[in-house]
Amino acid sequence: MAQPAPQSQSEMRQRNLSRVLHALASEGPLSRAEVATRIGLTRAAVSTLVDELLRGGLLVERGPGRSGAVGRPGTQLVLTDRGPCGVGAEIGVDHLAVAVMDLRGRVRVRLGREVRNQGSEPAAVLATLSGMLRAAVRDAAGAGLRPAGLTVAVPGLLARDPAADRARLLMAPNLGWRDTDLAAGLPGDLGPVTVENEANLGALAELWSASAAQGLDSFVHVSAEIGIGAAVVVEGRLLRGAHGFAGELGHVPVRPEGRPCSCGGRGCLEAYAGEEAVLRAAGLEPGPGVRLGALTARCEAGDAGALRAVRQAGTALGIALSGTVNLLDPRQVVIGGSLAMLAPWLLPPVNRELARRTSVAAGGRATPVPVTASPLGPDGPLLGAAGFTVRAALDEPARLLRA
Amino acid sequence: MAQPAPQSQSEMRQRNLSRVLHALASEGPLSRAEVATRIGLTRAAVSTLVDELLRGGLLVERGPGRSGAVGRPGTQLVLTDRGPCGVGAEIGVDHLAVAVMDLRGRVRVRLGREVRNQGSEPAAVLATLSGMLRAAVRDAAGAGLRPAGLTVAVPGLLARDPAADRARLLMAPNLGWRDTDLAAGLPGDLGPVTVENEANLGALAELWSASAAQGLDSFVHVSAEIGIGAAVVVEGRLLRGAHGFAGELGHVPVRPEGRPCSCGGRGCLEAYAGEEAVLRAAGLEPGPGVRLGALTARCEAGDAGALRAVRQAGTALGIALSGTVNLLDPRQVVIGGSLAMLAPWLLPPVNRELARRTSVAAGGRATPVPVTASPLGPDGPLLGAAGFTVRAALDEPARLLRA
DNA sequence: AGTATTTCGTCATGGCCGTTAACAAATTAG
DNA sequence: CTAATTTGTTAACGGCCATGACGAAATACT
Repeated sequence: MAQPAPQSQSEMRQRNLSRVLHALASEGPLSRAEVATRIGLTRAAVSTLVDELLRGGLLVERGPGRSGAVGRPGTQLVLTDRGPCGVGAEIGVDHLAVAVMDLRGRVRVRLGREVRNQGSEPAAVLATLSGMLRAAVRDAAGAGLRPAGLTVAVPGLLARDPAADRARLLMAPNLGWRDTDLAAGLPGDLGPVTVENEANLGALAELWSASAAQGLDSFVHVSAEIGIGAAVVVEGRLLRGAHGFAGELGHVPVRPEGRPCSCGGRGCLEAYAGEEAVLRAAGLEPGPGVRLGALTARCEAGDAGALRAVRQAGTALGIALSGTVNLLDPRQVVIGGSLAMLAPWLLPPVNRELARRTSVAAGGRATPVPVTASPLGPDGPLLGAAGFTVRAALDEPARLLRA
Repeated sequence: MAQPAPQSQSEMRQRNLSRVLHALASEGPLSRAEVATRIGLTRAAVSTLVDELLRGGLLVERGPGRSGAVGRPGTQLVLTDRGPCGVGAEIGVDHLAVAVMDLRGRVRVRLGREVRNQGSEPAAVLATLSGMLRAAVRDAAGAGLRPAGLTVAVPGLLARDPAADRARLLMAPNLGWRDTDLAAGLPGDLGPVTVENEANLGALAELWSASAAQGLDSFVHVSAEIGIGAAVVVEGRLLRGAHGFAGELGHVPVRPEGRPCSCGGRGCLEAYAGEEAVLRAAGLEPGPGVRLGALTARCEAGDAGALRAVRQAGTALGIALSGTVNLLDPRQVVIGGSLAMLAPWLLPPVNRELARRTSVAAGGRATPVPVTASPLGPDGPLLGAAGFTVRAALDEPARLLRA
């Protein structure tokens, strides 16, 4: 019958344990005293928290830290690289991938395989993926890591069902799957299974990798694996929408009475900047294997048709993003996934449209929103999937301590 | 200086006090036992919390509640209607208004005055408003109410300055004001002064009035006092944007190469559905006194030009909202402010565009997002301003108990 | 070299807070 | 009129963090 109601009492303790872990995750090794000042507790309180985490095996002590300053040097604390780990998987149109990440956020095991999943039976693909997962987890076990959960990135729409606590895949147009329970076909002994949209996970990967460095916690992340998706991150939280369908940038109107779109509307961004539309505009016939990578090659070679196609896509994307920026006032726009490869040719027209159309949202400032390409590129979704479990573990240390 | 650091200790207590107040605010009179089950604490704990709130004068006991069920009937608790109150004010283009709201959310005093504020000196307007505020607070004092804070709704952009904890008005195009410190010209003895955009406050009023009834906590609220503003509410929180400029729906592109807009862009929604554009399209010359109300009258009279103008505006609004809905997947779209008066003629074309263009965001469902007119109409910003202080008081009972 | 100073981590004490369990009060069911 | 049920209060208990003091380990000064 689940837990006997979490006492508001111990919740405070749990939150403080979690705050210690997050402090160590984001700011390298710290002493107890440094943690105390970071999170606003006393040294005594932090001592007991750290003791509990050390006993639970989530933290390890290093030798006395390099001092340089006067006073007794503190003993450095770091997250363990041997305890619980996050397992992430990615189901792409033409590949499968698995990654195991430790609590420090480092990828420790990684497997990839080229597979044409388009039109395959879900059960067969999941069986292959399960084999890869088992191999990866075996490798991880050799390094002292035990899985704390599995997160799978898929290119499709998910329905979050609050009753069963796992999400069903509603449809994945590029795979040709619809209404599938992915969790049922995956190993259940790796901890709780989460299925999530790959664009969302890519954005979260960006959030977690960036927030370590700068304090970027509100941005729009654009990717183009399936159609064109935008994940919106506000104050460090992913905006999912009332039904979980937020982020459909691909169907924002950019030429209201323009080309018909597969969705039934007219002039959607996807009809101008979607993978298929861009490839055709560049004179390439979309098909298995012919994807944005091929277009990147032509752009690098200076192919005039390819350059023009990308320029037009950039203009359309810039129009859609202008609306987005006016509406949401994000701190930054990040282009991720395989679109990131096209950034050198895509960004100029995008920036031009944004400069024209967002002066009011900028409050009269001269500088419009910065648009950058994600440094993670196509790795985002996989890293986000593995990181998802790691973050969940840091958020709820209780689960890990009991084990 | 300030407080000697709030102990994580007493924070829990404060949150629980606040949870008791919120339970009573949203679900009428409740007994201690009912509150306990609502917020997940034991009866004993709630008893001590309620005692503290009773002693502080924020709650009052009614007689034993009507039972009907077996067992000893509980004593009904309600928020006081005599203690602290929220003071709200609105600075409009052609009016000033003040409202005093008690903790139960009822408006107890209300003053309004027709004034042409366009182009007036801020100091003069603030002096008039201050007089109205003093009169309203005097009336409220007669009913046993003492102000716990003042919130002012203004039609303009605000810069939130974290250093000074009050916001400056950056610019209010319809008033002709720019870079003004409004708080400095208002009475300081009514508690903390907050200045906020009127569209945001209108959305919050909608949130608070709706959340009492249904559980609507994620929606887009459109209003058209200055340009066209959209406030986005997600999970009960207002999305402000990285620089506080979120919600500029008016400059979302709807005809990318269409009419030039005052912002320097082309084809912005405002150029098609803004007050000025719509009035002109209907053959009315915009000017002092000639506003959307005049247009509503013509529509009611069946004026063909007015109807056509509103229909075209609705189409443009529908295109912009299609993008918004695809991006954010809100549970509902609410048309507020004076646009609400035009709803009978505005909604059909809006719904038509949404139906055409948001099928994917609906996940294939047949029903598109519901679009409704706010029942609050033009009162939204004023009610939101007064409610803002009330909510702040319920969130931080400590401040009120000390007094 | 030796002492003072500074900072770190721990310990004992105390206060606050919510839970548990028991009980009196007030009402309905039979 | 008694049994059952629910409410609200009280006392004992345990958990958690703050406070203050202390030993430990480094640097700074004489």
